[in-house]
Amino acid sequence: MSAGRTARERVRAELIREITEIARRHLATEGATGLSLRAVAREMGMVSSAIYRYFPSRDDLLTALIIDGYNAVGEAVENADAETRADDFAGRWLAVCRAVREWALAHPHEYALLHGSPVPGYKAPEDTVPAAVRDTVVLAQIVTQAHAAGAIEPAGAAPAPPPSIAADLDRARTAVFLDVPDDLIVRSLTAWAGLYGTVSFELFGQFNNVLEDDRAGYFDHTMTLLAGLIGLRP
Amino acid sequence: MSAGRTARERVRAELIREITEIARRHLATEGATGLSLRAVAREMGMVSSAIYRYFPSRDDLLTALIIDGYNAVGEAVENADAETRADDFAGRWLAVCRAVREWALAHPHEYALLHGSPVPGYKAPEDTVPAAVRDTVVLAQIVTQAHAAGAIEPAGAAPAPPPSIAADLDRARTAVFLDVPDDLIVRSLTAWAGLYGTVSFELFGQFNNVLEDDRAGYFDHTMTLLAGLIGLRP
DNA sequence: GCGTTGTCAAGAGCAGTGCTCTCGAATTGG
DNA sequence: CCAATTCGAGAGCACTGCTCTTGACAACGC
Repeated sequence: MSAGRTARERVRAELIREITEIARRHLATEGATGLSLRAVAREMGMVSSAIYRYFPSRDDLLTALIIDGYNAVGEAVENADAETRADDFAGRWLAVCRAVREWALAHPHEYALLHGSPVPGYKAPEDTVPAAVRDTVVLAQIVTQAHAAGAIEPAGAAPAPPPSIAADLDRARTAVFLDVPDDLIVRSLTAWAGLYGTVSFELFGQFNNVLEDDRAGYFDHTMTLLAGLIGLRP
Repeated sequence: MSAGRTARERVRAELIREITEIARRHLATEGATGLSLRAVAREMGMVSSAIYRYFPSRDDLLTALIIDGYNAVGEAVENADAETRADDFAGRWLAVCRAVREWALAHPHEYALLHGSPVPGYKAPEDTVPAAVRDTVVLAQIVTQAHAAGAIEPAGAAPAPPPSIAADLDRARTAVFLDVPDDLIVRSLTAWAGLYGTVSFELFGQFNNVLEDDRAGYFDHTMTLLAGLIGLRP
């Protein structure tokens, strides 16, 4: 982004940045419902109504934070993927899974904002989409490259996906899963849902009183199982 | 529960019932954050402070609704399981999965309350646990009986669970997974997380712009894949 | 250089929330 | 019948998101 031309524009951009920064800190400590415009304004030495010059409503502030969150986890995932040997596809999958889990544990409230209950009358605007799919794009790259390299175990006796979702899968294929067969796309999405289901279970307390000793070890092991579901050779 | 002896106790129980009923209706239409004690009181022709005679705080009302929700989905799952031939283990698994998804689609806000973001300063009291595990118990029964009947596909080349979680798995085994080997317990939990991950993805909008045509068909197919992960023969 | 125009912070105010406290009335158990 | 308990009502506190008006300031065109 180019530096704002006029002084007004520059100070405006700086204030927006400062607001989101304070709001993100409040979000991290109080959670989404505890985020209050008045509290943010108070911390900035502003009066509450002034905030509305920069964010027309509380939901707009939340949208900004959601986009930030998607970008943060997307970046973590991209870095984890880039730091693994490109031809170690199973290793890249595990690294990506760990990155998601670690980011979620470090930012539980932001994770809840992204993958928990939707905010009440809130509908995600279209401009969250590019940020929201960064992590999925990385998964698709791993699978696509593994498939191209012939590193995917052939599917077992699993039935073929029903023809009723062929159009959906075509769309996914042209978007990110280039040349990947239907069956492999579905297996990847299933493993993907398994990853987020596992992280959500751990974060939202479903594993309490069940898994207590070594959740990281359990997580690694189940993600390896899901790698097997995709067909990634270890 | 025995009928209250005195008239006071009877009317009190009835009022508690009525409050939770109205609150559940508000929850279904407005969502958790839109549930207001004052609105419930207003609809009952009461003054807001009177509600506090029956629920000491808003969180206590939510707790009651959470328990109700867990019982509702637990009952749906138990019924779906009971209506399938007992020796059709893969069929029972699929029926259970469908029951969870259909209940979630029919009661999205209540599902979000159970499996979405935890309510802000809210910590689930211990007395939610028995209701919360009803569905898991059904899964464990299916797997346990399938294992006892020799209807479980032997594990492939998957690695064994790490010894660091052996104690956790022992606890799960004595609780619900009687005589089930470690490996199978972990595969079941992974499939379980995959089920809820898939339902949450669909409900919370992660599948928007991706899966549009036949989500039920996609769901059935991925649940069949997860049945294969557990090792349930079709 | 000087108005005009648009932007801004501030304040007051509205409608709503969870929750507490007090007070008088009703119901209960002895 | 009377004391103890329980209850609904009302007022009130501190807080929220949001709107509207007012007066000051900066940017731009002439």
